[in-house]
Amino acid sequence: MAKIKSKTNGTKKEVIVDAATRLFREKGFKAASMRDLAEAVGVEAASLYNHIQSKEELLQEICFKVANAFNQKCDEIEASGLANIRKVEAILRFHIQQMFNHYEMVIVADREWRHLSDPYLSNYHNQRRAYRKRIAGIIEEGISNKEIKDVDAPTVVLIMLHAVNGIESWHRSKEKISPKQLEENMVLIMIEGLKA
Amino acid sequence: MAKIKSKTNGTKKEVIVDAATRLFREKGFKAASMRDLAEAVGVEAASLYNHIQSKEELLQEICFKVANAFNQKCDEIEASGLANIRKVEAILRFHIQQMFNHYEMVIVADREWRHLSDPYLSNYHNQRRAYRKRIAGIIEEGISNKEIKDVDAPTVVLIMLHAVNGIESWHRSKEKISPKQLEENMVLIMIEGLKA
DNA sequence: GCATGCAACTAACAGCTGTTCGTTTGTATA
DNA sequence: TATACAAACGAACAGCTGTTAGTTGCATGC
Repeated sequence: MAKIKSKTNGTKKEVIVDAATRLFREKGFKAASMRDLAEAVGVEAASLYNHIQSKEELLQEICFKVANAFNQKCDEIEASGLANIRKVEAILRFHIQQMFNHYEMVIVADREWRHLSDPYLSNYHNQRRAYRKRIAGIIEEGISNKEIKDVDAPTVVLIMLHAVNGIESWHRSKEKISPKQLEENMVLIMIEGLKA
Repeated sequence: MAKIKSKTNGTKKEVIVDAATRLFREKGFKAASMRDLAEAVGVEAASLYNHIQSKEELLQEICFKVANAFNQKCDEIEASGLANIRKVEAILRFHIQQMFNHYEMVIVADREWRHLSDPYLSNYHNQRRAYRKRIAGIIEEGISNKEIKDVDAPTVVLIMLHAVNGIESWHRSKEKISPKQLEENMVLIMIEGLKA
């Protein structure tokens, strides 16, 4: 009987979610089977259900962990006294860092959330929309302050949020520049182009 | 016996590929079943196999159609006498336009190509890498010409190619600015930020 | 009117899917 | 040593998967 190795600071469920994250990123949610996951964890498929309720619960766990992290950081940045352009920069930097440190989670949430079912699906979808509107709001304020060039704010949001997904390719590339260099390059390209 | 409606200028296979494109974009390749596809086409699942060889062939068709379009346009732009920064702009504009006119195809290729199997998988993967290197090459030439700011060229490529994926959200959003406006905004933000 | 062939059908396949069941095992506590 | 409980197991489920086989219907060319 192979036991699930639960690291010193993690329940067995967390071990499963971690493995699922890796697997979903690699194969996609639909293509990754519970038997694949069980093998990755070192256990029979049926045994997983002592720790989780369903396959979808794993996806929920991943998606909302990511969503919460971004929402929380956004609260923090919005409450800061920074200039709007600096707020946008801070959000961009956080996205970049999340893509460095937890990219599998972030990618899975971004790519697979459509496989959630209601009410989680609409919940996630709404949060996503709201998050984008928040950022667009900050940008619009920056535009009326003349900090930011007169551009369409929702377009900027689209560009920024999707651009950071490119970091996935960086993870798999061979000639990697350093994370710090990549961050500075991205900020340079995307934020400098915004300044009024 | 419901017959597949083949439009005046299209084989029945093309009708199937079109429907598959829509379905794969909506549900993902794995989650979209051949019975779903058959229903969309108005026929029984088995009947599809009079026109196609396999489910994967449909994905191949989509992926390589997209890849060819981009490679071809890239040839054309590279052969033009434009300044490097203008070449980059032209490529960006083409990507934007493709995302307007054929976004389902482009999105499916970008998102589902991993479900190809060899040799198509490695073929596609190689083409993808080569394409990015070509663009990075143009940018690097622009940098040594002092047309373009001194930035990491592969990073610019990542940003550009992923940023345009944001247009998918535009397609589904309600308050749409016009395609031309969106294109000009994107070019403004991403190309202006590059100029030396 | 008859043959040809395309393209549709129904039925079935073997294999995989997520999940449940009842049972057994191992470990910690008393 | 006995008890209790968490967590593993193998077997099985009903349903879906892509795909094949064999058959039937319809339009076309002779």
